[in-house]
Amino acid sequence: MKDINDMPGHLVRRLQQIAVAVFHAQVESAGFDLTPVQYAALVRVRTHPGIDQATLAGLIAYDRTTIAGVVDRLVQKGFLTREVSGTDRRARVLRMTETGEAALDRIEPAVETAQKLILSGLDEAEATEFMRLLRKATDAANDFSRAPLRQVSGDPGNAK
Amino acid sequence: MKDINDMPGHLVRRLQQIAVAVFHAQVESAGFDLTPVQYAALVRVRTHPGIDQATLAGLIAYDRTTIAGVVDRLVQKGFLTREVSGTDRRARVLRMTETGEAALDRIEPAVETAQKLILSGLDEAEATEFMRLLRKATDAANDFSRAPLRQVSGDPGNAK
DNA sequence: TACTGATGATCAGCATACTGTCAATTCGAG
DNA sequence: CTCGAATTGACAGTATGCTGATCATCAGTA
Repeated sequence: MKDINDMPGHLVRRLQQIAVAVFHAQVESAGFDLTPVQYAALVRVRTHPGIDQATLAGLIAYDRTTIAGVVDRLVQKGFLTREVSGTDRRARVLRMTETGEAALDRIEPAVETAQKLILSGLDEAEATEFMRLLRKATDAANDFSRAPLRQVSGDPGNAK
Repeated sequence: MKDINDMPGHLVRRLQQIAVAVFHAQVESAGFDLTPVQYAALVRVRTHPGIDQATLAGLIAYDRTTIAGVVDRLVQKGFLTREVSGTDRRARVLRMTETGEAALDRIEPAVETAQKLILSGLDEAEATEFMRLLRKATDAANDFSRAPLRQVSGDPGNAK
């Protein structure tokens, strides 16, 4: 390993940096100002209405602390509501607003475009293989980070 | 694309998150407190003594603004020196200190280990292919980010 | 030489992400 | 049922990374 350009860590960071830039550009041209994390959180709250912050963090593999700030900003934008759970007063229950639903519908095409652009250097077969390897690598190393992916029991998660 | 887990952007972020965590753990167990960016900067300053901050930023594909803070912390740790260039008074010239050299030598094995751990879910052939695709994708999308990789003229860069 | 555009560095500001710590609350073992 | 462990959310602190702006300096040209 003579060079940092031969290191997976460095290249992965590079691609992630590119992915964020592309995401921003696409979403902005759709008329919205939403970060990748905010988008992931929105999508998950829509599929899991009434989810609490800690469970949401596990589903998208983010740290609890980070999610608090993300949710703050989504509430501020009027895309989410957050209220104390009736069954567990520690937990804050998250739900999408009408505004959030509408925004997500309009943002989704931009996000699709962004995903294609990120791998625009690869042909279709390469992209498929790349995704398979990405999934395999992240699955195997899931517990190396403080914020591992945690499936909810009964949740299909990554299954097709 | 039914799910965020099928999106390259999401998976790349995940792997990057894992890579940073693994890097931290390994470097810490070697007795140092250095981030991936700081490491990349150190390596590049060693191979390019007397480099200025903007060129350094281009070589490791970071934003100029980000590098300023990184260099600040490396100077504070005593790993780098920063002084005004004699030929261009706008530029700050960077050089490694003895301390920095010594630290880098001791950190390198930990970084090697980290790189292996990041792809520990893949066998050797898969890892090689994954790296090839990573490089291809990042090369193609290089200019999508504000901080593209910029080779110095006459610099071998990524060549073997 | 004076002007213009490009470049290097810095600053303010925003949004991740992490560690570590804490308080409030819930839950399970005895 | 009670007490200790676990969980949820929050806060402080640090380090990336980005955008947009400003300032000093340099280089090429009229």
